[in-house]
Amino acid sequence: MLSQTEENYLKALFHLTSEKSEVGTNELAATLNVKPATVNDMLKRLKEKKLINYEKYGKISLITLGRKQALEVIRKHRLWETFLYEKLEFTWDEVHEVAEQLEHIHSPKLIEKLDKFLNFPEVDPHGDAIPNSKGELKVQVRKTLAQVAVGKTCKIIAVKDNSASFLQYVVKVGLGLSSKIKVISRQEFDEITEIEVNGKKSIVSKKFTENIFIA
Amino acid sequence: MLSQTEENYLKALFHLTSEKSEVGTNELAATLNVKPATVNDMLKRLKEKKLINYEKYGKISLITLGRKQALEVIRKHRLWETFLYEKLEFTWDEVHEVAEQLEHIHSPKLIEKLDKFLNFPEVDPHGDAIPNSKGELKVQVRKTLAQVAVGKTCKIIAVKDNSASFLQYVVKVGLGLSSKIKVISRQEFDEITEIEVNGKKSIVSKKFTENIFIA
DNA sequence: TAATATTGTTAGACCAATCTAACAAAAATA
DNA sequence: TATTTTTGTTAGATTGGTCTAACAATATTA
Repeated sequence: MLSQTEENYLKALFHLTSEKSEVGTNELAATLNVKPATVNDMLKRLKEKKLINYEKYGKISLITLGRKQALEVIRKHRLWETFLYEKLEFTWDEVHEVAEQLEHIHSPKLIEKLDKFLNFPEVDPHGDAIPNSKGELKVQVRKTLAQVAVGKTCKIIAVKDNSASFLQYVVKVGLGLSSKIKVISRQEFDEITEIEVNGKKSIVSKKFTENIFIA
Repeated sequence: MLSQTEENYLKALFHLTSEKSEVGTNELAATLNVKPATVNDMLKRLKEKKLINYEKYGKISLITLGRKQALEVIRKHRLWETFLYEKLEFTWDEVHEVAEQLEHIHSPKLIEKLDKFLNFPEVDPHGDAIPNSKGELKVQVRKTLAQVAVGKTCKIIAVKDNSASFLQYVVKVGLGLSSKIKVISRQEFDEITEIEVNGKKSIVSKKFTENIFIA
């Protein structure tokens, strides 16, 4: 059985490789709040356990078993987030931290029962797809708010960044899951967009709009 | 913050001292599935952290902070058991093992929300009292099936032993929480009791009857 | 291409939690 | 009381996960 630490490395690898396809020791170290040397040691252990491919100075990639384990952890994380949000009335920005702990509970039965209790949800409270029990994950091709033309209205379905600070800002602007957003104007030079949510206007950065997924 | 291991030592100490008031290194080691030497090391650490009183070759006892921490873990354990039993349809004998993991999740908010979600239960699925958020535990003076006179009928309210093997046997005999039991006869010499549950007769040992709490 | 900067690796150390093997104290018993 | 058994302690080793400091490989740029 994998340790919590090992599970966290696999999860981070899964997320980083699925958006960039080239992950380095430094980057991994930064996301795990650990030093590159520590990552290096762990990569050797994960290779030893046949969870990843890795050669000195070469590129890092998950292999079958590692990928499966990563998806299992992500499944658990997202199901717990859904539970916290829907049943225990946690807010959008609070669920992540607790789910980081709950995702490491080992009990296949627990997770299947939880899935059923939640009525087999397809997405978590941030709009991210929940892998099924076979470790299959629906590929989501999603547009961001940055791609919406001026004057158009759209609906928020997910956020890219799950950090509490970002989510709290999102809430402050008046947004929640399924909120409607109208793009009022956009200043290309300043990379700034004016939006309207429930009659409330706000000015947001390019970074912000790139972190909002819309339908 | 305490480690899971430290929490487990405190919990075991709480349980052992509350039924015997004299706990030794060996006994503690046996319940924690660890060697006496390991316990000895840990006792020093717990003393260092001001969680227990302990002198070389002397007796071991929890002090204020340690007791509080132990009760917090027990509270979490029993709330999670209640959740698993009532919401996720786990059986009596399955809840313990998973709760052993869940009890170590750190999040005061989570546990208060869970308590509310479960409608502030007073006892867990084994009939044990759940400590409140201030760490207060109702003292339960409970009679066992061994003390019930021949011919009398009583109601099961809890079990002393929470091991899966015992609970599975309990279920096999036809018992569940709140089941009614009639004591048909008792052989003092053989220390055997004949009981009847829902019309089904069974012969059980003294050990068995001493592990069944009744109203 | 040589110098510099970035990125990755290794060696050696530390801490928590465990072990085994040897030893010491206390309790039970002959 | 002397011997034996039980119980508890210590010393030294191991493992996983981390660190710092030094070094090596690769990439960038003057």
